[in-house]
Amino acid sequence: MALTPSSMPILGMLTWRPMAGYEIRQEIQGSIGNFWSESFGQIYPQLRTLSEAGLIKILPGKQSTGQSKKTYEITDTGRQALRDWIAREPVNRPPRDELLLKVFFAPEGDRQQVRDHIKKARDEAVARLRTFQAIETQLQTLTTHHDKSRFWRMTLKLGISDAQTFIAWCDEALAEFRNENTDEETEK
Amino acid sequence: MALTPSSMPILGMLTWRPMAGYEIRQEIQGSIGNFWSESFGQIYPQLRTLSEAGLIKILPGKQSTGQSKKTYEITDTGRQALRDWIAREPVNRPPRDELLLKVFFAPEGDRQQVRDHIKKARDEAVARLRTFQAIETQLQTLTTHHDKSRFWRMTLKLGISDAQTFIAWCDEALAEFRNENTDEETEK
DNA sequence: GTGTTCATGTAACACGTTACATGATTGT
DNA sequence: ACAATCATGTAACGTGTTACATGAACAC
Repeated sequence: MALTPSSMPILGMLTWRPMAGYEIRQEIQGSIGNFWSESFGQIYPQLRTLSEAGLIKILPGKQSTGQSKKTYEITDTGRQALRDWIAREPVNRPPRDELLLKVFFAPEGDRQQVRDHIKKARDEAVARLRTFQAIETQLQTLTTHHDKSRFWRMTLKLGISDAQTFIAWCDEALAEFRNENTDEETEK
Repeated sequence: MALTPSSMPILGMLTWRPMAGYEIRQEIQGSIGNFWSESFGQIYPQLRTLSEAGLIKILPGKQSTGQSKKTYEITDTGRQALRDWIAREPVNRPPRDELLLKVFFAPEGDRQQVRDHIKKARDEAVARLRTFQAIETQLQTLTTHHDKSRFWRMTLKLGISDAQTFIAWCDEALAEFRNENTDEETEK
């Protein structure tokens, strides 16, 4: 298998400290879960690939027999591969937002249900916002302000702003929906 | 082939008027291109599938011989399928933002290059914003305020807010990067 | 000893993009 | 006549998710 974008957060996490696949995933969820996700079906095959490519290696320990916990360590080659990837222009695949698509085509469906979709999305955004703010507070209370937390805070800030923007939009949109039959500038 | 999420914008566009595949794609780009995209490799096979499933049908015209332009029309079954889909909860696949990932792991790479990535993304957002605002103006000048333009405007508004939020974040982030060596609260 | 969480891995599938091949239509 | 754009389609590939199977370690 080849190196996919999925390998980058793996390499990145391993610059923090040696970790096992399971651990890597937890760290991903807890820090960049905001804007990135990895499934096990992606992580484990990639760990093998990265290993074979010499970008990471298994930390020698007691095990190695069959499938017990394996701890991986990043190699110098791996660090360089990560640096190279960071230098390359980010490619982002085209967006696909089902909620907005449903809003857009709301006239063809049940408006009440579209409204409910927005309400639910709003609730989720509120929950997300709270989580982000909690993490932000935690990061701020760290006495040592090293790079890691600095850039982490930057990505968090966008998450927070996005959530706030979205919540505000939901409120506006919900108000529009309420005006449904009030607003009588009828069509054509 | 089965019905994929890709079929929904196709059905949606066909509620506007009968169209050919090529046309559908243009309309998608020009209206929901903001938050959705379709490639031809997706559209043409789906048109066949939708046709076979009876959700759309070819408008009888001169052609039908081989591959010349085919115009499709949505059927009642198709409208119902669209309604049903709108009613279902939107599922959004996990986000993946390479720019943020690069920002997050900036300490492991070349900061200057990450800065450049942000600058470029900012420029693109500014361009996007202008496009959205132009479309918004156009929509507002329409004398008839029917549902279509109303919901369209709603989705546009989120695009605009998102772009503005993102641009503001870029500015903040770029300022942070400038403080790189000015800010002397050193690490650990 | 039983349930939960930790831990690894595979196989089947879904979905979407890219690149390619082909030809019709229209403008100059 | 030539180029550009309109127009349709297929095949190969990349990438990711889900579901499944399996077992170790730990808490109670």
